[in-house]
Amino acid sequence: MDGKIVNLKSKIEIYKAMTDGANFGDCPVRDVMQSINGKWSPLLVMALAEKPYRFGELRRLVPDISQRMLTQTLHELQRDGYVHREVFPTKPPSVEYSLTDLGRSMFSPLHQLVQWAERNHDAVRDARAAFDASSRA
Amino acid sequence: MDGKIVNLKSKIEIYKAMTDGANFGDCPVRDVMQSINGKWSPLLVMALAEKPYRFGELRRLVPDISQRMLTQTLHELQRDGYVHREVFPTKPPSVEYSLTDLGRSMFSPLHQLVQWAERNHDAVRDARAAFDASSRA
DNA sequence: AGCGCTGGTCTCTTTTTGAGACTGCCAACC
DNA sequence: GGTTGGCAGTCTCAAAAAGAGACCAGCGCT
Repeated sequence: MDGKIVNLKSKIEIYKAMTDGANFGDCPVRDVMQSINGKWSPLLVMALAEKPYRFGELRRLVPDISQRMLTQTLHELQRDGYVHREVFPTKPPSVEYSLTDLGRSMFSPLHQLVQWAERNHDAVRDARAAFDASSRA
Repeated sequence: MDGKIVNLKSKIEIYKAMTDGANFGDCPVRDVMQSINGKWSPLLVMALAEKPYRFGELRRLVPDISQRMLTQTLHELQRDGYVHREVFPTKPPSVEYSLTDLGRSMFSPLHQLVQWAERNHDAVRDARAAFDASSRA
């Protein structure tokens, strides 16, 4: 069941660059990962992958995000090129957020991770319960 | 170039569960994602996917993590069942951290995301530069 | 006239993170 | 035999990030 992780050496080199911060001065992978890895970023990307949403729709869709963090996360996603922001000059102006091509291309790997999480959340919950039980003992 | 994301409705349902916090009371995917999504968690999982490491080795491998966060993140990863912690009662006791089967099974999707980040960091950097330039204007 | 909706910003408080000193034990060095 | 250093952490305090919720202007509805 182990030994399945072979041929990683080369791939690990990627993360070595993450690791060794002072390397080239830009640490690309870690930089990009940070922007994906926010608390709300993956959730918003997943939501926008379905279809474009407006600000208030997202707010209602994700009830436990604060407006502050919604604004800020969308702004970061826009800055990094994942999300397109378009203002419609309707009577009360509305703003629509949608994924760019870059954002859509990120969706597949992100989606795989989400699927993994969905398949394995029982295992994680069990591990957590077992750990807590044994540390209380 | 768009319209490539089809048939997501069902998959999005997964994240809907994330979204609608008060649904079943447990929001499984979001819960698991949070534990994967920490600032240091993916980095440590990637490192440990290569081979087991000891505390101090990880510390040197990731120079810009504080001991505090290294301890804490490893503890969380252990609690959630991704990482196994083994103490060797040598003269100065040493502690080895390694991935569990669960941790190894998470490696593949995580790795794909890291690969995506590696392939697209130029695009992200460019988008960021363009955005910053246009917002300064 | 008052309410609610639009997409935000501003301020205040709480939580999380980071930096770094400190622990106890033992081994090697001078 | 006193100092130094590595081991795996913990503890404290300061800085950064996140959450809660008030507030803004403008328009429509009643």
